[in-house]
Amino acid sequence: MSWDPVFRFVQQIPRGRVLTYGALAKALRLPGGARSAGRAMAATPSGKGIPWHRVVGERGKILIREPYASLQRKLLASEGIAILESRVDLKRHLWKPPKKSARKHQTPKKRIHK
DNA sequence: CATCTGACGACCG
DNA sequence: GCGGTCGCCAGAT
Repeated sequence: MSWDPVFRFVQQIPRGRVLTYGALAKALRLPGGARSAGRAMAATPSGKGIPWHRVVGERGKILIREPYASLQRKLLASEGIAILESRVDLKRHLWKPPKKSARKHQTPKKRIHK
């Protein structure tokens, strides 16, 4: 399984925003759902600038186990993302992907009349 | 080939 | 809100 599309997608999450595994799976239509998103993140190559820490569980919960959980909290905090009651404040930081953000160049679609 | 194991999430008690 | 079960599915044992 190639998780490349997932990595590219995650890479587009803006600084200071987060996404849930479920939303990620849904946006990319991953077979297997959220759990697939989780597997993809588990396979995240390090050193490629992929902001894996911006992916959290439903309702903002950090699901990865220690010692990475601490790192994730730290990284999130460094982006100004608040963590309340051990979970990210989704109300404030949830990112809503355009629909399919993995585009190389946006479709102009500037035709004003049809 | 049989089982177990998850960076999930919906459901239920 | 928390813990247990279940569906899901690719890898590891």
